[in-house]
Amino acid sequence: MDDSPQEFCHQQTSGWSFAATEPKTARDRIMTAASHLFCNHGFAATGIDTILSRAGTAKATLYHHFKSKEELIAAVLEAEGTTWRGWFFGRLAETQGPARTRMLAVFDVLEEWFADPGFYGCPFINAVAEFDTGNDAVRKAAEKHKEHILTWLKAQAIELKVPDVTETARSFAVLLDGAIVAAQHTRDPSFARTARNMAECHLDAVLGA
Amino acid sequence: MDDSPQEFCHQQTSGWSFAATEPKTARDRIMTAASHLFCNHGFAATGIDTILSRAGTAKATLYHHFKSKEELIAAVLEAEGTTWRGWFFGRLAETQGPARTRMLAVFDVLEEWFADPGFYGCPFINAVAEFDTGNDAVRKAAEKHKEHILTWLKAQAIELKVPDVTETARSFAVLLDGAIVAAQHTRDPSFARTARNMAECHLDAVLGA
DNA sequence: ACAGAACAAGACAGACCTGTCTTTTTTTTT
DNA sequence: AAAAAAAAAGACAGGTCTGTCTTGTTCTGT
Repeated sequence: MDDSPQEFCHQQTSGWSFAATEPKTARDRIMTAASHLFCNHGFAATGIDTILSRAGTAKATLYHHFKSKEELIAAVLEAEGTTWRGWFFGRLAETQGPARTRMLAVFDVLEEWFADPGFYGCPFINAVAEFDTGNDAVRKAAEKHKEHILTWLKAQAIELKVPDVTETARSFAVLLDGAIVAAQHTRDPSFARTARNMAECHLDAVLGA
Repeated sequence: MDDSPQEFCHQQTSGWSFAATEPKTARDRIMTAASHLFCNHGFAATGIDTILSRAGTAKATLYHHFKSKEELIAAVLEAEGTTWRGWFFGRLAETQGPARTRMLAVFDVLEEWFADPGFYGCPFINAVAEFDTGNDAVRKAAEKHKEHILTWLKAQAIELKVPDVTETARSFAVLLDGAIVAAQHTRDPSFARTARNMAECHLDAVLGA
């Protein structure tokens, strides 16, 4: 993995990563640097000094904008989630066709994400996995992120007139998480297609194809 | 979560956790203490001194048995994997009935695991999530663990005479990972049943029910 | 009983960590 | 242009981390 800042290394991602965002202010530089390092090396493993060095900012600047490392982590997670969902739902909005097509397109977009050389898994899954079992702050942030996704899925499921909207959304969520983890572990993007096949299978079953 | 050693707190798990194993030697005490702390608080977040304090051993003893923290982590992961698979496959072996029943029982056993108050997710998923993107040692350990599971799944799939054994095993693996992550995030064990329904759906589809 | 291994207890070194503070320079706002 | 905010640079404190080493005790196998 490349650790040079994107000013010098134009590794263009498709836009799912906040870390690849163009930073304007010093605060932005801190956020994108922290995002890159947290997501690639882990939260605990990344020290403040490493972030500062990458961002090219002074320590006082960081502690002027964030009162602690914990607050920086929370801000980075929030930004990563927002950027990712913007990209993800944007791609899905481009998809033409009925609700069923749009729902299944989820896994095509997923595969595109997996195939990116900079893919490091889902920051929320990684954060929940790393932090304490009792760390509710991080778990709640992850829950909020997934709630956004579930809301989208439910909207499509309603349009599709599936009998149990919640269960269909939950099923898709399991496939999402499973594909992400499998792809992260094996670096094989085709798990998205495996998940897609099961999603199709599920829709056929509940809609009585 | 309870941090008192199991000598004083008889929180009986079903046997999936190596950390709940009865330690005989000082080495055992170090391993079970480390396992509990690593899995509940994270690998980087757990210091050597914390492990020693919980194990009630001296520092020299730890470094006599393990040449570094990294080696201890590797040993703990290996032990966790072995114990978990022993429990998991043991439960499945108790299942009576045809291969299809046995395959679907995977998700019943999973739900039992999720429902345990001490459930902390899959140590391998958590380790891969926490460590560096480029940490191949941990990723390979996780791969080995999953290979064992895939082998079992493939054996059942062969007995079931599914058309594509590998794809069915991969599908189950995605459902496994997805259910684990969903249950870990929400603390809702019923995601095992959501996964089970999709597994049934997949088998029906490939076997032409 | 005796020799050697295993273990307890803890001091210690050197590195790294988070967070504070000071001083100087740059940028922005009024 | 003057005042105020933001940022750079880095010293510093206090804590924690891993890993080494010493000394003495307990256990174990022969």
